[in-house]
Amino acid sequence: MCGRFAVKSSLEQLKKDFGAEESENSDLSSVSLPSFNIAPGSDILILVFEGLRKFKKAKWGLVPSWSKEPKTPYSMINARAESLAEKPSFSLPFRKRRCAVIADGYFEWKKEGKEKIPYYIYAKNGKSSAFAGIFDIWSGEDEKTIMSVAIITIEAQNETRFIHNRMPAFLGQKDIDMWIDNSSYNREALESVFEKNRETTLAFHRVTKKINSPAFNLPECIEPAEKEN
DNA sequence: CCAGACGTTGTT
DNA sequence: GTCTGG
DNA sequence: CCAGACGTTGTT
DNA sequence: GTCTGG
Repeated sequence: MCGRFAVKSSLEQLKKDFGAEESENSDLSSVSLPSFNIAPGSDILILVFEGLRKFKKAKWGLVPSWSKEPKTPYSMINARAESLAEKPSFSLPFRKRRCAVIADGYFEWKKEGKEKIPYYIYAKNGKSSAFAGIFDIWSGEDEKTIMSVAIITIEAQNETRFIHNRMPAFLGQKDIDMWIDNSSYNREALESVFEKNRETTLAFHRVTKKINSPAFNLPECIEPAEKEN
C-alpha cells in the first residue's frame, strides 16, 4: 500500500519539471514543499489537466462528494487498481476525476516479528515522478468545498515484495497526460498504465525509524540508514 | 420499489 | 481497544 | 502510515 | 452518485 511518501523538490522546481502552473482557484499555501514525510490527512500537491497542466491541493484521504460529513471513519487513502471501475466510491472519480499525485517515493514498513522496519522506495529512472490518483470534491453548506484524493495501488513488483505486497502506481512522464485527461475515458488504455509499472525500475533502502513519527520531516527521512535497535 | 452502504490493509 | 492528529 | 490520547466532577 | 440487499 502507500501510507506515507516524500516530495523532495520545491514548488518552483516542480513547476519546471512538470511544466505546470498553480491553478487560479486553489490555494497552495497549506501544501508544504519539499516534504520528506507526508502523512494521510495532509494537504498534498496534485496535477490536473484543464487545457494546461495545473497544480492544485487536495487532502489525502478520499471524501466522496455524497458524504454527509467531510470525513470518513476510515479514510480512503488508497484505492485498489483492480476495483476502480466497480466500487461505488471510486467509479465516478475513475471516469472523470483522475490526477497525478506529485511524489518521489514512498515508505513501507516491513514486519519482522514484532519489529517494523521502514524502507524508502522510489523510481530509479526519471527525475520527478508521480503516482496515479483519483480525486473528488465535497461541498458543505456554506461555500466550503474540500478536494480530496486517493492514491492507486497495484501488486508490488517482485523486487519489493519482500517488504510489502502492494505499491502505488507510478506514472511515467509519458503516461501522465493520458491519465489526467478527463475529457475521455478508455478503461483499457488507463489500466495499461498499471501494467507498465512492471517496467518501472525501483530502488529501495532502509531508512531511520525516526520517520515513524510524522513530525520528523527532514532530508534524513529518505537517506539510507543502518540497522537500528 | 426503497433503504442502506459505499474502503484498504493486514491479521485471524 | 479505538479514535484523532500529524 | 504511526504516535499519542483517551474522562467527569468540583474546586482552585 | 451508484450499487447491493431485502
